[in-house]
Amino acid sequence: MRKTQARQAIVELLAKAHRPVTAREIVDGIAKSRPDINKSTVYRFIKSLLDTNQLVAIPLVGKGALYELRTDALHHHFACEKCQDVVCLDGADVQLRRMVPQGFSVSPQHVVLSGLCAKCS
Amino acid sequence: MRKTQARQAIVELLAKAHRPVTAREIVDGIAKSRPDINKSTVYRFIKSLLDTNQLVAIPLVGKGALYELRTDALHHHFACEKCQDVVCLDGADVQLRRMVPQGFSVSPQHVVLSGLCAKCS
DNA sequence: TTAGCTGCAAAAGCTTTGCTCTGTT
DNA sequence: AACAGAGCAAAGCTTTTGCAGCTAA
Repeated sequence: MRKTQARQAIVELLAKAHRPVTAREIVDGIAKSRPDINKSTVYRFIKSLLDTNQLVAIPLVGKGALYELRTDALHHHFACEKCQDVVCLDGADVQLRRMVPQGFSVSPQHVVLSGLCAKCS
Repeated sequence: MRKTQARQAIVELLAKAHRPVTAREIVDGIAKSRPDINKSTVYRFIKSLLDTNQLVAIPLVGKGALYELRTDALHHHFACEKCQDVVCLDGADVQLRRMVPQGFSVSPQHVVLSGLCAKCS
């Protein structure tokens, strides 16, 4: 995989976001900061990152998926329905695994809960 | 909300599915059994059911969301990746709500975990 | 009767793809 | 020099919308 200007810009945007972002946010963000980079290139690279497991896709209702660079620890997210903010749920994976009966094993997967955050409640 | 032929057909399809289905499956299913019902009507009714909380949306990666009619009790599911069996996770909702920080409220939503069941582990 | 629904067709997203040219290695 | 990658434009899909005509209540 070659290290091109476009790819560096996209990875940088993902890293600087510090939160999961939509495909649209990536495309728009790049379009704004680097108008010379085509959206096809962005979409192609997102797909490429997903195929190589460097990007994690977090399914959301209504607005496609959120993406974030893969980190070591599996963590889950909470999306506020009012302010649209997305926060990480620390320790949630342990609790998630407690939800299944004895003997069951849970595959690594991202779960996104939604509702109202403390500020919006 | 009026009880029309189109709406009855759509609700019937959802009820008979006995599993969460994609928007596409609904649209295609209706198109096949009731070619006289327009897809706009289907989409509009899906949105209407969602707005009135009669339909539960289950976000999925890659292929949009899955929908199922809301039942009395909010329950979650576990899908075995090997034997394809789907079981209800009793009490899972309580644990799900423990996953969020103080002050956060979780909206009623359907979570599907996957992995291996006790038999297949 | 009449407001809510529906069909139709067109528009509006968002994402993908074919092709050619460019920039990395 | 090779060839993966990028740009551009057009196509492809799913979903939404405007509007005129229906139909359930």
